[in-house]
Parts: sequence; structure tokens; C-alpha cells
Amino acid sequence: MAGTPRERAREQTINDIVRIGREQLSQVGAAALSLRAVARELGVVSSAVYRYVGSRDELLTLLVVEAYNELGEAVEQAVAAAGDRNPGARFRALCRAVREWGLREPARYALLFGSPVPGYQAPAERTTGPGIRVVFALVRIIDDAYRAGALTADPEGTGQQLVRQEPRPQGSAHHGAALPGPLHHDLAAIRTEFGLAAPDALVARGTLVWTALFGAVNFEVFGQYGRETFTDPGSLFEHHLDVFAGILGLP
Amino acid sequence: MAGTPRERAREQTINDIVRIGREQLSQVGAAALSLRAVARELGVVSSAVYRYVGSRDELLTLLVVEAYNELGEAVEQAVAAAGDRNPGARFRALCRAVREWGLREPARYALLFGSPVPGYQAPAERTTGPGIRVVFALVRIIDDAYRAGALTADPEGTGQQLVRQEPRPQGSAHHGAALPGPLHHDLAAIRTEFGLAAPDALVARGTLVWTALFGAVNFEVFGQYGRETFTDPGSLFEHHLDVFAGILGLP
DNA sequence: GTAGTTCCGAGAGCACTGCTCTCGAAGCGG
DNA sequence: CCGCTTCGAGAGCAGTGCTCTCGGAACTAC
Repeated sequence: MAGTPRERAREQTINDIVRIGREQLSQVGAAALSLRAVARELGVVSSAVYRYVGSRDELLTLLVVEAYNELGEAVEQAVAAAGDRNPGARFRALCRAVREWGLREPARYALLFGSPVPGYQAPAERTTGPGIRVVFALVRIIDDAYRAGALTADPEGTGQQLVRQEPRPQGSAHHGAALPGPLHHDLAAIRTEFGLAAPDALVARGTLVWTALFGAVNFEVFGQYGRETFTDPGSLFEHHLDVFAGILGLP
Repeated sequence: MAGTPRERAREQTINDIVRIGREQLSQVGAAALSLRAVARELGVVSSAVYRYVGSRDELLTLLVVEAYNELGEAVEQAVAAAGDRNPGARFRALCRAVREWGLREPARYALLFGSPVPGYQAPAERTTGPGIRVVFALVRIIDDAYRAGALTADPEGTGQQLVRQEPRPQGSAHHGAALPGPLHHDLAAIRTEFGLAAPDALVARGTLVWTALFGAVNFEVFGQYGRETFTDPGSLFEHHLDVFAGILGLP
């Protein structure tokens, strides 16, 4: 772990830079993150930090990766703490963890899920790995529940049919014929990539809940609801969770 | 309308500044919008534009208002073009208009619904008016459908009960007892403010669909889905629309 | 231990930004 | 025509990202 003293010192300095950058980010936001301010805080001249990070965008990338990992860790811990019996409880724990992290770290949340910083393109090869942890945890909850037969709704139905759940005669399983061709193709690719047993329609509804979850958290974190509209946004969120769970057929 | 020639010239210059700012915004994004660049494009020195806009943030506010109005107009036109018979068609037209405008104008969409520009706080008294047009149109579609008795789902049910729609004996109307107190209070305030006839649970699901819609559009516009995950995002969006409509009980 | 190499911080500098100030030249109303 | 307002130009200040050079320190090889 240690390497030469120089390498250790270098790593320590990079850690300091990232730490200061994280603090600056939390305080002034992503686009106002200044490498010179980081240098001042570090007690060093601005050109010195270029020995370590190369550019402002690279520091931003480091912070993106760190934030993704921290969010992913928070979500995974919350899901694990919910036990592995009740998939609905696991799902709700995931959603609440996302919301709470976003409200606790609005600037870093905005860095991940807000408008992309202009002129900055997150390098996919370094951010997709950490960035996938949340959706991966969500997909696993759903697929595990499906494998365990714990879903209350007919997973073969289309969304429309699921929501207006008419009882259908048993054995007349139709295999999601309502999904159009390209969507079916994409979903099949997702299923093989993640090794999913869940059928197309369930995966499609999973993506819906995924986007809807972040839509709800976005509105809260970015203040889109309006200043005084909801005195207790948590209650609204909990209500939304019930609907999300219903969409997925989670108990 | 005309006023003195000076006033007309002044108004014309402001219009030019906003137009150039809009072009810059579409090309380089919100945080990289430079007043000096606008001045260069206008063929004038930078200090001259300060005679008209006062600050960069004020130009940003003008662009926010303009973007809100343009989006609102696009949505209202799309809804009107869908006729007033089928509330489901009206709802789908609204959602598609939001998505298409966002994909057509990603930078301006990001200005409205992405992370807030650091150091810039949109003055509520000038932006909430135009900003409310989309959600107002959505609410009116839902409330009109409820008043017309066009909803297929039981609007009194909670989300959970709506989604797993068990047939209940007629006449046993329960009045959304599952909604917690503060949420009920907020929803009641919304209902009186907008003069809604729709019950709490329906309004709550309206806010869910509202946030979910923008969550889905956010993911597409901001590239959150991943580069090559969905070859035809429109198909996925249409599928999501079916589920949204089902949540609301729209046909 | 010394010589050579690598690393690192400081400083100057370039081009850019938002924004403020002054100054002189227009245009306008009385 | 005179006085006033408006406006554009220019200089300037403080800040930014980033590049370059230079001198000293630390490490490596002999």
C-alpha cells in the first residue's frame, strides 16, 4: 500500500486536493469550483496543484467518482440494513437512501444528476462503473423478488394492464406482446447483460420507477416544487414510494 | 406600443441581447454564457451592454423567463391540438411536448430543470408565473377528466390501492384515509388554490406523474441512461406514458 | 559521498471573465 | 441654441484556467 515515500506524499496531496475540492463543491457548487481557491486553501500557489490534477475537469471527474461511490455505498448499506426478506422494504430503503443523500449533499447530488457542467464531459470509462451502483441495486431487488415469486402483480402484463389490474384467467399468459420491437430488443440486451430472469415488462417498469425516483428527488433537491408548496415533502415522497412499489408489484 | 424613438431603440437592443444570449446559451450552456461574448456578437464593447441588462444574472433571468414561456406555449399548443374530448390523448400530448422541447433545446431545458447555476438564484416573483404553466396544464387535464367522470380508476383510492385495483363493493367510498395529515393539508391547499374538484389522492398522484415525467425527460436530455442503452428512447417513453396514464386512471 | 535525474513549488505571464468607473459624443426637450 | 439625458468606448480591477521557466529539494545510481 505504501510505496516509496514520494508516492505516499503524492497520494496524500491528491487526497488533500480532493477533500478541499469536495468542501468547496458543497459550499459554492460545481461550476464555481475554482482550482485557485483549492490552491489557496492548500496553502500553495495555483500552478503547484497542476502537478497533481492536470486540469479543473479532472478534479471534477475525481469528485464525480467519489460522489457516485459515496451515494452507491449509502444505498447499498441501506438496502443491506433492510434485510433480505421483504423486497418492498428493500426497495423503500433504497429510495429513501437516495433522497436522504441528495438532501444532505445537494451540490454533489447536482453534480451527478443535474445539468451537465458546461464544457465538461464526464469520461464514461471512469464514471459509469461507480454510477451504475444505484440502478444495479434497484435491478437486483426487483429481479430477486421476481425469482422468489414475491411480486403481487402479473409481471408479464404491460404497464397499462398492470395498473388496471383486471383478474385474468390463469394459464393465459401472454408474453408482453404490447412492447414494441426496438424496446423489446433493448430490454432483452439489458436482461442478458445483468443476467435477469425478470420479463421485459417488469424491466421496463423498473426503468420507469428508476427515472421517477430521481425525478422526485430532483424536484426536492433543486427546489422545483416551489418554496412553500409542501410543508412536509417526506410525506409526499412516502406516498410516491407506495405507488412505485405498486407499479413494480412489490408488497 | 411605440413610445419615443429612444425607447424603441432601447427595447430593440434588449431584444437583440436576449436573442444573442439565447443562441449562446443553446451552444455553450448556461454557466459558460458570457456577457462579453454577447457584446462581441452585438458588435459593441462589453461595458455597453451593462446599460441594458445590469448583470449577467439578470440576462440569465430573462432567458429563464423566455424559456419557461416557450415551453409553456409549446405544451399548451400541443394540448389544444389534441382536442378536448379524450383526456388521455391530452395528457400524452402534454408529456410528448415536454420531451420534444427538452430534446430540441437541451441547454435551455437544463437551465430550467437542471442543477441551479451556482451563485444565481432565479427571482421567484418573475419566474414562478411562467414556470407554472406546464404543471397548471397538467392539473387542468386531470381535474377536467375527473369532473367529466372520465377516469377509469377509483380516484378516492390511495396510490397503492389504485395500482392493485381490487374490485370493491360499490357505495363503500372511503375518503382517502391513508394520506397522512401534513400531506392532506398541503394537498387541500393546492386544491383550493387551483379550484380543483379532484380528491387528494388524485392530486397526489398528479404530482407523482409530474415529477416522474420530468425525471424521464431529464434522464434522456442529460444522457443519464448511458450512451447506448436504449436505441429507441421514444419507445420507452411511450411505454412510460401508458403507465403514467394508468396511474392517473386516464383512458 | 557525490553526480545525475527526477520531482516539485514559486513566480510570471497570457487570455479570458464580470463589473465599475470616467469621458466624450451623440440625441432630445425646452 | 442650451442643458440634460443617454449611450458607447476605453481603462482598469479582481478573479479565473492554464502554461511556461527557474531554482531548490529529494531521490537514485555509482
